[in-house]
Amino acid sequence: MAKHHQLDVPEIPMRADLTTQEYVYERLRYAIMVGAIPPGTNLTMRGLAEAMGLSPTPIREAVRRLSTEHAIEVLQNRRMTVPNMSLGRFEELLALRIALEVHAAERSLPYISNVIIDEMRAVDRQMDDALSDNDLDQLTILNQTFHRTLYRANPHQVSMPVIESVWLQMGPFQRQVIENIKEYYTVDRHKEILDALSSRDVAALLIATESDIREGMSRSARQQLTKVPGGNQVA
Amino acid sequence: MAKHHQLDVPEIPMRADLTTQEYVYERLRYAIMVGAIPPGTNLTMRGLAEAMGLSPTPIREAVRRLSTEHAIEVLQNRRMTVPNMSLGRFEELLALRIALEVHAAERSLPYISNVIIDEMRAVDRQMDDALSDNDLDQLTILNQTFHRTLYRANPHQVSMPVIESVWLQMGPFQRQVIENIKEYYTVDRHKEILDALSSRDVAALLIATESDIREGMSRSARQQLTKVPGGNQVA
DNA sequence: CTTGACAATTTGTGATATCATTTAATATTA
DNA sequence: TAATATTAAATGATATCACAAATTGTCAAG
Repeated sequence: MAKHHQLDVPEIPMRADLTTQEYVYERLRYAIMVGAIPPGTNLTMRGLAEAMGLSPTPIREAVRRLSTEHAIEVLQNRRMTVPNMSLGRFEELLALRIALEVHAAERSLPYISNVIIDEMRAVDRQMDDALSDNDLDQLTILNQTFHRTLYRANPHQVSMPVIESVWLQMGPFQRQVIENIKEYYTVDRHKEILDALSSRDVAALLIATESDIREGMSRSARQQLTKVPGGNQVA
Repeated sequence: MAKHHQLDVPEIPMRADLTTQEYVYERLRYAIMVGAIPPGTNLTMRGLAEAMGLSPTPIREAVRRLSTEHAIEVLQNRRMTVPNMSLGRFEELLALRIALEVHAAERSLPYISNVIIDEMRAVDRQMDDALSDNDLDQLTILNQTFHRTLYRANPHQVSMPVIESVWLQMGPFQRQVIENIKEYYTVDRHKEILDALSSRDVAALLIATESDIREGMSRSARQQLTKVPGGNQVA
């Protein structure tokens, strides 16, 4: 006898070095990021536990972590959902993402080596492949890997976790944006970022970073959100 | 028979609307913020549970949340500490804090009303009182309240949680800085912030915000850190 | 006095049980 | 039929239990 409508959380490979709680965290994070748990979905601890075949204990811990990152919203009734996007929240997240990533890029530049640039080029090539294969989930992940490789060049990294949190909050939405492949591909500014890194040109790097983020998300996303001015509220 | 050296986590008032887990989170957060759990302290789940007279379950959930905010570091052996500060990390945190708060202040300005300015003035006056009473914990909290009141004027707030996380990471250190009362008081730029808000002067607001943060933390903190170039590593 | 092996203890982790609260379902009444 | 009261089921929260891994303490050998 099936539950109301059993939640499907995409499986990810279980590594031996992960505790169950960490595995659940990674799995839920991935599910939210690629939009497998659409905003507004009603989540329960026990439902998630059942969906993954685990006890509620590690589920709770993972969910608590995600709620701290605002990837899961805990309502007053103690019910939980993936937060809905509104135009206002989207614009704030976009502005915050730009501020953070421009900042992180600038502070990484002094630590950039050719090794890192080559790594980023390799990731960029993988993105072309993922695009050919039409693998949108992979494209999302690789796009993040591209940026992450840059920001982590800074050895005293403290902004990366914050940026990851913002990515996660925009995640379910970004996925929808990426589905508009042609437009997404057109506005990809990775080449400009790589060129700016090669020439160690701060100003160009900041402009390219901001453009990549803004143009990558702005157009189709805002178009989608402005359709319903108040946002996608569920009632 | 007493444990090795029983951990003392300052009590905070238990409100009826808090779950045990939330109470533990608030209490640990406060303890870290005011430096009651000095960096490097070896923490255990069961030790914390015993120190608060609770079962390990809610402790674990709260600790997981704090580790996600990087207020508690989970080591590879699954041992836990409050992270030590190093000069490199400190400078990254300071730069991130400035980037974030300048950003948040700018995006709050359009929503600033006289009511909010008056609120901030009131908090500033309370800080004078706390200073007279030599209540440094209260001074730390009020300083945060001052800034929080500004940033939360923006109704679609998304940067506040991020800023809180950075505060928490600098917390144990900021506290040591504030103990240098005279110097701290001298560099307080709250009046400039209030003036900039009253005149709706963006440029002045950003300058005042950056100055308040940088001067408030920079001098004595860096002095302290440069003493031990590698940071306060425990061995 | 130092080093290394081994036992005892402590600890993190995850599952389970219990209880209060909330939600859903059913029955009852207007 | 619609609204409300009543009952049943599901859920979140916390404590406890069981187990494996890690740590600490002890002691003998060098």
